Amino acid sequence: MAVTIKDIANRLGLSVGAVSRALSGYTDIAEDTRERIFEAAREMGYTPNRAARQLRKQTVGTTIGYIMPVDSPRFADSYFSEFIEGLGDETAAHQSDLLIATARPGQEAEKMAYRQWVENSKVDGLILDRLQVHDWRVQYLIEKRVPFSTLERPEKDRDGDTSQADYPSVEVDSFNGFIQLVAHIARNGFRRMAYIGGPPRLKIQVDRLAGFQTGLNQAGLPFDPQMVMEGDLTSTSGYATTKRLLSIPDPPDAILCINDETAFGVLRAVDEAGLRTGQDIAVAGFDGVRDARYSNPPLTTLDQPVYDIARQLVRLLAAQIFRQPLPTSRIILQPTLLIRASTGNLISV
Amino acid sequence: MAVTIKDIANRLGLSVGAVSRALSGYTDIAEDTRERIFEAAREMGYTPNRAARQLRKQTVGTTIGYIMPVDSPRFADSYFSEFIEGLGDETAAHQSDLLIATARPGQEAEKMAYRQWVENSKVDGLILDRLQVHDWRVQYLIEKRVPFSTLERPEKDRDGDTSQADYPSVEVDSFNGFIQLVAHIARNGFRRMAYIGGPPRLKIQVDRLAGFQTGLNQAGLPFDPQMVMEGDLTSTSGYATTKRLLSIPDPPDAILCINDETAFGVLRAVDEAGLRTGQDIAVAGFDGVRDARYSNPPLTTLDQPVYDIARQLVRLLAAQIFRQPLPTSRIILQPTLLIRASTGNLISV
DNA sequence: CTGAAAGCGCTTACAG
DNA sequence: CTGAAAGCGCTTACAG
Repeated sequence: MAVTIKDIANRLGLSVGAVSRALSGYTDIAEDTRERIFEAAREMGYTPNRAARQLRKQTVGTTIGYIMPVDSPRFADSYFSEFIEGLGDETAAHQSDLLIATARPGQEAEKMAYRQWVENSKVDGLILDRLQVHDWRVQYLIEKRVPFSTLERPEKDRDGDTSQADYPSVEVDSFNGFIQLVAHIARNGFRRMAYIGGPPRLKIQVDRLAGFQTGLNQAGLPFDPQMVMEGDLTSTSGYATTKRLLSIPDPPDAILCINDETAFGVLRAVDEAGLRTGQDIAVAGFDGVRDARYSNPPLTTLDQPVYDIARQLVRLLAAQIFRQPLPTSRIILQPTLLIRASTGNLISV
Repeated sequence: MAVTIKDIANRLGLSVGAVSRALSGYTDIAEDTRERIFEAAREMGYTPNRAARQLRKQTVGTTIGYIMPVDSPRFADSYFSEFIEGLGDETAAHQSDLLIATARPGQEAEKMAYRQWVENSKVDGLILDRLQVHDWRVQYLIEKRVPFSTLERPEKDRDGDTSQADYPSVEVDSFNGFIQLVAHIARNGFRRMAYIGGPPRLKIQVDRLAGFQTGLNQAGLPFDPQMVMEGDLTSTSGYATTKRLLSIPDPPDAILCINDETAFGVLRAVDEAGLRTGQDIAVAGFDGVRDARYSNPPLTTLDQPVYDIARQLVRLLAAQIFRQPLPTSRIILQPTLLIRASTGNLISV
C-alpha cells in the first residue's frame, strides 16, 4: 500500500488537514511542524494520490488514448512523428490529455494494453490505427461502450456486422491511389511490376493490393502472383524482399510498396544490386513522409496528409465524447501522387 | 457540471448503488430498470468520472509526462518516433502510463502546458528534452517538488545553481563528437567548413558549436564567424541557410549541421546549386536517424542511440519516483561517427 | 432485485 | 496555528 497523508498524520500525531495544508504550501502552519511533516513525507516515501486530488479539486479532464503499433525495437518511421503531433495538437485544442502506449501489433501484449486501459478507466476514448479487415478492437470497444474513431474502416463483418455500427472514421482511398500510381509507372515504360505489401489482415493491404491489380488490368498488363510479396512495413523487410525479388529468373522492372519505409529498404537493395533506380527499375511508396524527398533518388509516393488525418480523428472522437453533433462522421480522402525521380522522371519534386 | 450517477438516480427515483451496478454490467438487476437506467444515461450524456472510479478501485497508477517540442505544424523528424517508442516501452515496463502533449518550444503555450500538468497533478514525473543552457523548467520543477529527468544538462547556474541539484540526466558528448567529425572531414581534404546550428540558448547548440571550433583548431584550420549560421533544426531552415551560404563570395566546401533534419535540407540546396555532395562539398549531420542511410547521398552523421536514451531517461525517472536506489544518476554517452558518402567516402555504410 | 452506508485519499471552509 | 467534518463521484459488501 502506498503511504497516504493519513499515515503521516498518525505518525506525527497531527490531523490530516494539517498535513495536507503543509504539503500544499500553505503558510499558516508553524515552521516547526511544517518541517517535521516534510521530513516524514520524504522518509516515508509519500506520493500524493492523483485520483483523490483530481476528484476533490474537480479537475479530472478528458483523456484520449492511442496505442502505437511498433514493429521493431528501433523503428523510426517518421510517419508517427507527424501522426502524434497531429493527435497532440488537436487533443490540446479540446482541453484533453493524450495517453500513449506502445505495443507490437497482433501480439497478446497489445490486447492486454487495450484491456487494461478500458477496464481501469484510463481513457475516455481511443484512436485506432492500422485497422484490420476484421478488427477485434472495434467489436470490443463497442461492447464496452468506449468511444473511438478509426483510421481506415474494417469490412462489413459477417457475424457482428460492426461496419454498420455508429463510429466515426477517416479513410484514405488507397485503391484509387494505387490505380493512378500503376498508370503513371506504366506510362514511363515499366512493364513487369512487383508489389511489396503487408500482412493480409490489414485493411490497407487489401485496398492497396486490389488497387495494384486493378491498375495493371486497366493498363493492359498481366498480373503475376509471383510478383506479390508480403513484408511488414519496415525498411528492413523491404530490403530483404527486394533481394529475393531480384534473384528470380524473370525479375521485376518496378517495385511498388505499401509504404515509404518499405520503399527505403527497396532503394538500398536496388542500389546494392547495381541497378539504377528510375532507369533500370522504378520504385514507389505510399505515405509521403518528408524524408521521401531526400532519398536516393527522391521517391515517388502517394502522399496522405498524416498530420491532418490525426487531427480529424481526434476531432471526430471528441465530438462523440462530448456529444456534439457531427456534420459527417465518415471522412474519405484522396491521396496525392507525388512524382519524383525514382519512377523515371528526372526532375525531382 | 458533468452529469453524475446521482443525477441519474434522482431522475429515476433509484439509489446510486442500483445505477452504478446496472452501468457496470451486473446482472442482478431487473431488465426493466436496467433499460431505464441506460436510456437515462445516454439521454443525459453521462460519462463516468475517471478520478472517482480510480480512487475507489485503487487503480491509480503512475503517470510519466513528456511534452514534445514541435517546431512546425507538419514536422516529421523521425527522431521523435524513436524517442517516443523508447519512452512508451520503458514506461510500460514500470507499469506506468505515458502522457504526451505538444508545444512550440519557447512559447507561452509551452509554459502553460507544464504548469497545467503540475498544478493539476496530471503526472508523477516529467521527461525533459532540448534542455536550455538556463532552463526555467529545472528551476520550476525542483520548486514544485515534481521529479524529472533530463536529456542534456544545463550549465551551472549563477543564481539558483540548479546544476548541483539532485536530478538524473542522460548526456551525449556532442563536444567530442564534433571534434571527431571535423577531423574526419578535414582528413578528406575539405578546408572551409561552415556550421548550421540552432538557437544559442540550446545546450546542444553550445556544445556542438564549441566542438566545431575546437575541432577546427585541432585540425589547424582557421575559424571564420561568418561560417556559423543559426537555424531551427528543421530541414526547411537547413535549405534556406545553405542558399545563403552558397551565395557569399567565398562559400564553404563543407557544411556541418546540428542535426540530421537540418542536413537533409542542406543536401537538397546543394543539389539544386549543381554541386556534387561528397565531392565538391561535404555535408554531415547529427542524430543518426535511420533515414540518413537513404538520403542522397547517404549522410555522414554522429549517431546517438535515441531509443536507448529514451529508455534510460524513464528508468532514471522511475527510480526516483519509486524511491529506488540508482547505481548512477548521470549517464554520459559517446556518439558514434557513421561515415558515409556525403563527406567524400564513396562506400556507403 | 434494490437501498443504505461506508470508504477510497484528498482539500477546504469553519471553528476555536 | 491546528482539528473536526463535509464532500468530490464512485463501488461494493451487507441487509432486506
